[in-house]
Amino acid sequence: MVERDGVKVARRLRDSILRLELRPSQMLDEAELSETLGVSRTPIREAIIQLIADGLVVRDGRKAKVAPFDFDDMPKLYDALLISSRMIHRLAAENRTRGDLDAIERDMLRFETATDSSNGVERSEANLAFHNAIADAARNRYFAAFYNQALIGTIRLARACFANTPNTRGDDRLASHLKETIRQHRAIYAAIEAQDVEAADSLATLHYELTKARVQTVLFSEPAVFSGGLSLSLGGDAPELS
Amino acid sequence: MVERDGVKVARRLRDSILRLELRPSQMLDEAELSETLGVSRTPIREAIIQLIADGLVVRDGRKAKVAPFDFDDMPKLYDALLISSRMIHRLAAENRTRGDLDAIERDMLRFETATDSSNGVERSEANLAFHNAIADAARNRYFAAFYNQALIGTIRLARACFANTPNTRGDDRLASHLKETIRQHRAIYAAIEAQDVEAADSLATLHYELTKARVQTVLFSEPAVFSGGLSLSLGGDAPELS
DNA sequence: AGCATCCATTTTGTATACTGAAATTGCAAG
DNA sequence: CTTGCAATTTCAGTATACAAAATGGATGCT
Repeated sequence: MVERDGVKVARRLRDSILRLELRPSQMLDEAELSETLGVSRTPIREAIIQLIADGLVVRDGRKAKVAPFDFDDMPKLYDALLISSRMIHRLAAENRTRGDLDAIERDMLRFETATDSSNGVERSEANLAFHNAIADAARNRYFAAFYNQALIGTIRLARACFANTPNTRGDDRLASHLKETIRQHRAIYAAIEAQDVEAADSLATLHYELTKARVQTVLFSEPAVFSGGLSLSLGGDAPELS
Repeated sequence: MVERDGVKVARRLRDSILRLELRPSQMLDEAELSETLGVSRTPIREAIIQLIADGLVVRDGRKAKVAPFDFDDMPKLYDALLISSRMIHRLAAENRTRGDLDAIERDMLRFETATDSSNGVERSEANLAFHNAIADAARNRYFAAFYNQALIGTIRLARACFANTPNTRGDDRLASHLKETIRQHRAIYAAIEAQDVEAADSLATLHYELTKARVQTVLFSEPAVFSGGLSLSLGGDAPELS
């Protein structure tokens, strides 16, 4: 055994939570997970403890459940993302090595490749890898941990927002968003390579605003898929929602 | 049983590590801890996983050991402390409630009381409680986690620096340091009460500089207890150090 | 009929036993 | 005397069994 089962289980559970296969507020039954993942309860429990430390799972009395989305917490999460992102990008620009740049570029290209496919999960994971590569380049585990917490939180939120959006609708908007994202990623890479601290800071802020605005749009502006049916039926019979 | 043993064990171990009863790099033997603390290995293992997440314990291959002091990490730790402290104090000044102020004041007075006794550990714990009360008032768990990590790290470092300093020597310097610390605590409390964000920020910076300078003094400037003997003997026979 | 209480079932928390891997020690051979 | 290999021992990792607690349902009483 080269790696503990608990670590593997924690990764699988973390992926499941980020992919929303395990949904927010869903109770985690140790016996059930034990059977599903083919290990005993001990590694499951250890994985849950790790996930609690990561903030992805919370205790609800004696049971454990997937951390719910707390809308009161959202502005705090974005505050944390902005500050941690700016700090990470400043530090990365200052401290990056050649090896860091290679790693960042590799994940950047991985994201750009994933853009072509309609695989949203792979795209999101490549995006996370890109930003984590930058965090590594910052060479400060305290800031990196802070940034990672905020990043994980916002990514889970974003995925929840777009999970039910069909890929066929809004493809134009998605394509233009991805194009702008790629443009910003390249600019960030260039600033870090050039060790331009102030530019990296500004670009981090811009990137924050881009991702935040995208979620904002979905949550507050888009009429969602019901809108047509609802508006047509407002003056008539009760709408058929099923 | 109202609380899981794992949580109690984690607290006891964390206290032991912060008090340096468990010394940096010391191997943690599960069977030994199990016997010492009177619980089975299971809660011990769960506690260790939590402490790894907190950064107080690290894995060394298969075994777990108390996180060593990494001197390369020190400037990064202090960077994290400065930024997180400033952010926490700004947020606390903005968001504090009456209840927060009461809690902060209570811990502030607890520290001042502990100042009279020569109990360094109680003083340090009251100090930690005071700063954590401020972190609570900031009402942002992401920043609070970041701040707490940095705070724990610097406090452990500080205790390590002063653990071998006898109380009888340097009492004057200690007294003046405590006096200044109390002065700054009161100023911080006042700024947070007045919701003066900029003042809270500046005071956080000053407090950071105070604590950093104190450790700096011990590590780099003080000739320590051997200095007399060494300097006297440099030109003569080998010094008698025992 | 509604509420309360008790019992049963489910599930978490803890202990212990077993397994497998790694490290150390001892023995043998060069 | 040194080096390498093998065997034993120790300790982490996992599983399973057992205990305690909470929840839900059913029954009885008001």
